[in-house]
Amino acid sequence: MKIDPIHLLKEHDLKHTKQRVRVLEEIALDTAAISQPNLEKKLGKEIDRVTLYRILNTYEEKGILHRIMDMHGTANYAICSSSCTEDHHHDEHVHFNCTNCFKIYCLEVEAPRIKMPEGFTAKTVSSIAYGICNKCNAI
Amino acid sequence: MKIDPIHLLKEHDLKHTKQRVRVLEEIALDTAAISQPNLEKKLGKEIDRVTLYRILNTYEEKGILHRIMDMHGTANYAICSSSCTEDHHHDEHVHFNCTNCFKIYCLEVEAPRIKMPEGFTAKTVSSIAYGICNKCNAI
DNA sequence: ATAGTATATGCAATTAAATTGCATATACTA
DNA sequence: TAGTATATGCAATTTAATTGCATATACTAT
Repeated sequence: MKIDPIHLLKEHDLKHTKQRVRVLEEIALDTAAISQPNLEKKLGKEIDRVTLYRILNTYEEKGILHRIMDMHGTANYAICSSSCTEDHHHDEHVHFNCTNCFKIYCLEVEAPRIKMPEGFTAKTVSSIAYGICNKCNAI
Repeated sequence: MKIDPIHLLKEHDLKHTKQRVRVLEEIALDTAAISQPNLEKKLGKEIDRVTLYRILNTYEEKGILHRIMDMHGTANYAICSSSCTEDHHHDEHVHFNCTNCFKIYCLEVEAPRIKMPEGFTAKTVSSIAYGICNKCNAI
């Protein structure tokens, strides 16, 4: 994922601080989503725990990151496709959670249309597939 | 959901205790899944917090309950369809999380088949639809 | 029915995660 | 470059989850 942190921040009316840039850089390193605990482990020395929470929250609100909850209820973060806005996250693709390496991938597969029962109206659908990712399958 | 706690416990080689029965009864009260915090609120006086954790865990392991993580990473529990076993949970239906009343329903809709990218092999798919449930729509 | 055994429960203590308030530091505006 | 708004880090607090252990309870075999 090629991103320009500084530009991205400006675009969303966020002040440019070294912590915010750092978080974006770290998340952009991998195409897979990164978990909150993992981020904390990597950045814990550089960025205060509380600050990290706050940065992740504002990013999520602003539509810069989207959050994927894994099967353990842990938050994972990935950079939103450019079309995300504060109002609507375009994260309706399928996510893939590898049960071997535990990484979460954003697949380029649209979330499936699901027929709702009478009376239920769905606004968004989040699908997570669990299995073995391409890297782990290759081993 | 009509269940027979005592029979269910015996079936899974679990000792019959009043706490375990109580938990099953409480969960069976509603067709919707119930959240861990909610269960705790309802049973907190009767059952120790720690015991509740343990009971829910063993039920999940044994395939008596299945756990649905909502968008906040909170665990929600619903009674498994009878065909669940320790090895395999048949919870591959779609779940519906009402954004108004926050209840989670197990829909009688099978999880959609999703075409995986090259190299990825999916074992299970979990889909959660967010929107307004039938009861809230009726108001 | 009962004694013996295995395991479930409740309590206390611990560990881990998340939140809040506030003083200071830093980025942006004029 | 000074003034202002807000982000950061630290301390303290709140909330959630886990562990160890003594006691209580359910099941087994007699």
